[in-house]
Amino acid sequence: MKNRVKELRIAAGMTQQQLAERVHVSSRTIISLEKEQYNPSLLLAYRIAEVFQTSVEELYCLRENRELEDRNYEDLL
Amino acid sequence: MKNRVKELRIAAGMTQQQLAERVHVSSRTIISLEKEQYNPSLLLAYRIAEVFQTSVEELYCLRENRELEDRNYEDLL
DNA sequence: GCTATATATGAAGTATACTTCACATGAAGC
DNA sequence: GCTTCATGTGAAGTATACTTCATATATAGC
Repeated sequence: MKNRVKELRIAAGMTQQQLAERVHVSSRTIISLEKEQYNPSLLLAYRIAEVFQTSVEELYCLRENRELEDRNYEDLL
Repeated sequence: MKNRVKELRIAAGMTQQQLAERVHVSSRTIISLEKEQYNPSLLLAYRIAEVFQTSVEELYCLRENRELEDRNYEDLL
């Protein structure tokens, strides 16, 4: 699912490794999230949003993603 | 994880079944979320928040849950 | 008492979030 | 060319989100 993790991480001048440590996951997890290979858990999404002082909704473009969800709901759950 | 699903559902006069249909999951899933047996995916959390016109952060008390997370992080991921 | 509706649990299956380990690539500095 | 650092992938394992089916209990209307 579309997200702003990489964009915000770079803007903050952090490496994937640094972000991973900050939110207590492996760097592989951060890489996978940035490449949109899967979606984070609710808590992880919140931790990342917190690091960048934004909301889960903003970090994961939830309002913008809504129409896509409505079309392909089962694919995204 | 502490949440307001049941509280908001009842305030909205909906049954578990009705909420389940509204967000495209089984009623078993709604029951489990209300009983806090597991946490929803990011998308499901957002769909439910949308029904009640609130944010994921409010629905799941994320700011209030933060200290708990800091203590028992691994348990909650 | 019977039926219907809402809420709840057990069990077993599938999908996916997250892990570690091993390895590959590209860019930068020497 | 060698090293270092950041980024990326494959594979295989564990944990958990979500499913269906079967069943149970409580309440309300008849």
